[in-house]
Amino acid sequence: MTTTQLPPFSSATGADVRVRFCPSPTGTPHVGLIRTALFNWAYARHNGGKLIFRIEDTDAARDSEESYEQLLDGLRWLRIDWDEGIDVGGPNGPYRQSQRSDIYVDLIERLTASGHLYESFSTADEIDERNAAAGRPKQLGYDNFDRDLTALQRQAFRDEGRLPALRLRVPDTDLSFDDLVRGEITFPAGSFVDFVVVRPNGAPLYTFVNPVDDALMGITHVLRGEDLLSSTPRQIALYSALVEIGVTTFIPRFGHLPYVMGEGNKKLSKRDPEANLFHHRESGFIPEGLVNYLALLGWSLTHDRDVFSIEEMVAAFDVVDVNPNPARFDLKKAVSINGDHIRLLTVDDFAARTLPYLEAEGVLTLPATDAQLATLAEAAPLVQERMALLGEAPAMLGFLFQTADEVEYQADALATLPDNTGVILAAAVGALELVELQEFTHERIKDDLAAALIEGLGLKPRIAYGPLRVALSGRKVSPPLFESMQILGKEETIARLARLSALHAGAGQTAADSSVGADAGVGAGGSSAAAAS
RNA sequence: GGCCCCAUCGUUUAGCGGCCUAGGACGCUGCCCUUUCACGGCAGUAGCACGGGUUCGAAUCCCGUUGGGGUCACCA
Repeated sequence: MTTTQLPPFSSATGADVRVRFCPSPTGTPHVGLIRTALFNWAYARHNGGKLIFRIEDTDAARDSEESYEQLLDGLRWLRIDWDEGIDVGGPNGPYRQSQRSDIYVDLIERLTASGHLYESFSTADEIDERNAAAGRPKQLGYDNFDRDLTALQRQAFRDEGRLPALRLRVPDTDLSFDDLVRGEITFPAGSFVDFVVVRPNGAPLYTFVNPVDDALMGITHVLRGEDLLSSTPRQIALYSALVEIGVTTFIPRFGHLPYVMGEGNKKLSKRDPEANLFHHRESGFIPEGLVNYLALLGWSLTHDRDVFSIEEMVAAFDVVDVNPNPARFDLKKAVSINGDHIRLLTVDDFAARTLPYLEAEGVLTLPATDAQLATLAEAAPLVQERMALLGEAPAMLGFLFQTADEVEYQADALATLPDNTGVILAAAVGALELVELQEFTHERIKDDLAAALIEGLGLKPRIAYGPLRVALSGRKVSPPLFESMQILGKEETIARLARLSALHAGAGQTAADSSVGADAGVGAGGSSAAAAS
């Protein structure tokens, strides 16, 4: 089989590299789409080249302004910036295809005049019928029927009131290209047919505007999803036509990035919450963590480390190193990576980043008061290393911003209380009441509580401190106990111990046997709390 | 169905002919640390889909098989 003489592919390297990100604004940003943006961005930055951001809004029925805004929001959140395009402008604007109609009309005329585009009157039904009649498999699609229609025949169709679509005449030869991530790929002649580029109403399709804009904008490297792989020969054919009429001088290099998969063996669906970029932001991913994980979907920095900064990625990224096989989005691993990045934050930065999450859950007032901010600053170091998602902050820190009577006891926490909870709480209160206000520090609290509970009552730390934790936070798990007490202060700490003590006493009398009741009684007697029920 | 892509532990990834009795990470299991939970540390679990070649030597190269995926729109 012959191979047509193709125009040259781009030879750009370094600062000449021009890549683009060109989503259509439909729905919420998908993590796979963002991964594509990230790889394009990293490739541009690594080479010192340019990233062009263009919006492909040629489908009025599906495109939305809201989705457009979300795209910008998402990219900015992840700190993916661009050099030309939306908002920043550039020499090849406008960068929304819905505003480029004049450009397309002109090119359609020129390509038609040069014979690359021709009028096609065939309807889908007619194509099927002809295929059936010819014993040609219907899946083969269009049969290039209208290629050589005479002027007379075309006029006859027009006289019937029919309007033609415009198709591109593709070469009847094999078409090959060297994919940046997959290597040499050849499509045999006949596996791609003359395709529609302009609707009968004159509106150009994606098949036309995408390569045309890439050509006009000087794109040298097209890095996109694997789903576009099989349309590449058609696009190369269009490029050839554009070169012939002088619109550009080269064909870009192509690199087809692997899919991002969901559960099972299917592409991560747009409906799946894991696909939604903002779902992850809401749950508490930080940009550093999510970018790191997204980069791992098909690429790796080195053999022994997978936590890295975005700067490290840029320094090392090359699209030829991208793994061609599909990657599954593994939320657990993503969360783990995010936790590593959270730990890498300075304490102040960490505290500041939890703020929106605490405000959103009503843990803090909006805006937060100075006192709340001070408490947060004190507590941040205690929880930073035990959080993987910022969204865990409200549950983890909430009790520090409540008063004793607002603490809600979790059922599973209550269930852990031992029979002698009353004794423990009473002893704790007894010990803490003796501590001077200005000496109410976690070291002192630890020493005194250990003396009273571990040595005094002969309890194991696990048994002794469990009830205190529940009293303070209402939970089984909390930030370090003594430090939490220090933050809450003496009065508040004792009030909480007393409240649980009273509650436990009440519960013991109504529902438990006499031994529990006795223990609880001691606890109640050791405190001065009144409000229990 | 035609065409195209893909194939290393459960997942992700290192490996681009000898460094591999295959390395890291997540997950899982056990132990240590410890005021809970985490974090951290240590140990363990588990993989080159199959069959032919090429080669002194193959996870790495070639062919085939099988399995998965994509694409065949007047959507993008």
